[in-house]
Amino acid sequence: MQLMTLDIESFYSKTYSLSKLTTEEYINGDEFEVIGVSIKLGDAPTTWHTGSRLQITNILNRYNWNDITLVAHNCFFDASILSLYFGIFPARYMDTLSMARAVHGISVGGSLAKLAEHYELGVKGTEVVDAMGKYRKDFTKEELARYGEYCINDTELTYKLLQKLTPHFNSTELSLIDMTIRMGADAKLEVDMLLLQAHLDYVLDEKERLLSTVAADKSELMSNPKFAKLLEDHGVEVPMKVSPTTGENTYAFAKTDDGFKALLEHSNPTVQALALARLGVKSTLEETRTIRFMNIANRMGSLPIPLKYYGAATGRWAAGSGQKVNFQNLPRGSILKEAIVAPQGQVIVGADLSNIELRVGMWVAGEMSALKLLGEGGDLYKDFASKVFDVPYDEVTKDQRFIGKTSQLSLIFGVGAAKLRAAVKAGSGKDLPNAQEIVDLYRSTYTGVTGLWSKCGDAIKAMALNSNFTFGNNDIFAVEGTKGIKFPSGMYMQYPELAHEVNKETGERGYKYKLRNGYDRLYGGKLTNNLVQGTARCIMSEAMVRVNKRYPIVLTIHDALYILAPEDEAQEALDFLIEEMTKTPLWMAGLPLDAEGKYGKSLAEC
DNA sequence: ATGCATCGCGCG
DNA sequence: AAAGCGCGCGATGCAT
Repeated sequence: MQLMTLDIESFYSKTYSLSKLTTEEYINGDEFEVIGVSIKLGDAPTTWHTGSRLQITNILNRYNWNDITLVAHNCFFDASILSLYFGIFPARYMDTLSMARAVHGISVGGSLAKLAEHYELGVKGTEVVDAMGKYRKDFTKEELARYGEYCINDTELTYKLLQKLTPHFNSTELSLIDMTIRMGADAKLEVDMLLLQAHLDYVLDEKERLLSTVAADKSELMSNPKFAKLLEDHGVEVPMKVSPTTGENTYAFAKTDDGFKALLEHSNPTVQALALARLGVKSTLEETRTIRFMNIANRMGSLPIPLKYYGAATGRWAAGSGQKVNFQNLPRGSILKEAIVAPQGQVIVGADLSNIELRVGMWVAGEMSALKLLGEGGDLYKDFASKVFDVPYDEVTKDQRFIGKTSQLSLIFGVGAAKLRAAVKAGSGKDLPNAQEIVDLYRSTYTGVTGLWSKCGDAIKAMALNSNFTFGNNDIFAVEGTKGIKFPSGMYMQYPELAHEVNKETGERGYKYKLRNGYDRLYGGKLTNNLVQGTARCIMSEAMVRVNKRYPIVLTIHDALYILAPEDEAQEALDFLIEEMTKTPLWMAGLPLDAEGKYGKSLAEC
């Protein structure tokens, strides 16, 4: 396989740029033009190529792309141009932006300029500033040559950056980057346009209908102050709450706020109608997402899935930022999921890892009896419910099991009584006055979990003091001072600027670390959550690499994986998917895994 | 006009 | 403080 580092320069203007448009909109748009491309094969000198679309196509077609690993900075962009504009699909993708994000988190910045500075690779040029609003024909010969020098320099910097970053990655992680870029740049899924059109009509009609039931216009329902005024006019006391962010008094208008829910059951039917209309009119997800899907499919016929490798600090994937469509939060039961379909002759096969965070958490905490029960196919939700309600395991009712489930999924991360009570109320409508007793019972039952919190507290201290320390079942986590905590993947959970702090006003002590915007606190329960999430991600990602050898992965949603398979091979593919997803990693011996899956024509069917 | 903070909400 | 956590997008309201 040949390594090709590449950088493509394309037309942009103040309004036509990647900061205004999604990558797909930009490349498929009417103003798109490739001005030139620089190419570096292996460690040979970089060459610059400019010319018409046909001329550049001819140059690119000289290469045997089946034998090329493509490297670029923000490879999603260059790879998308190659696929959408030139119909070229390299054998493998590498991306220095993805790599840098995983290695440096938020602390260096993702731009080539920042990274080049950090690694002292050289200076990124500024010629591109003069290219604003200029098509190829608008450049003089000298300007084009200078642009070429700039482009060559970027490619050289990218190649040097690759050398710096590669040592941080094992082959699994490199494969994950390849898969992630492929999901975005090599679109395989399609949409059911008729279904989307019908859905859009329905959503718009429904909004009209809701508006017609009230004597108010859209803006009065959408705006908080205007909606408050509307309520006052009807003699309703406006529900208020204290903002957890600012500590200020604010409107309790969220659909889960008790004050708002009371409006839906208000004695005055007009008030009920206003609250209901606000809910319906405020929700824009279905409408905007349907329109976007239709526009994308109209432009390109298929549906790319842009995701961000190592988007979360825990290593989980995130939605491709700036791509405007988040495929990781499509509403359950939405037509949107029905409208995402496999191409002719194929099916989507999907599976998800059953209560993976609970299993991983219990394993890390060394809760052997819980693991034993899980391994025998037992139900930990029922098990805890039987302790809470002091009833035999087999006599646990559905309602009791729900409380057991809510407890198991949250208390492991340090959730307190108030939030447990709220979660049970939200999920079942039932009040849980004895929530504190349940929390206490949990903490005295699972002493491995409370022990893990304590160890996590030690780990935080070790990071802040820049010392080394291993902990967790089988010493799975290695604290390496300020570098962070090493996952089994070899990647790190990082807490930039982690420091102990005493609040001058309240006297509270604790640790805090830097986020993208502002700071957050770090404590045992929270670190437990981060590590469990990151470890679950490691398990899933090892499965992804194995699965991808046989079937293309089209989407991952944390604990769920979706692949494409030939129609007549659907069941075989599902069996294979589940078999691979439930293989216990070598580094987590004794962890019982389980997965459930389905296949069908659309995402909704699996 | 444009950017930023906040809130709300969708998923896991 | 034995404190659930991780994301991104859209809309609003306010500041520039």
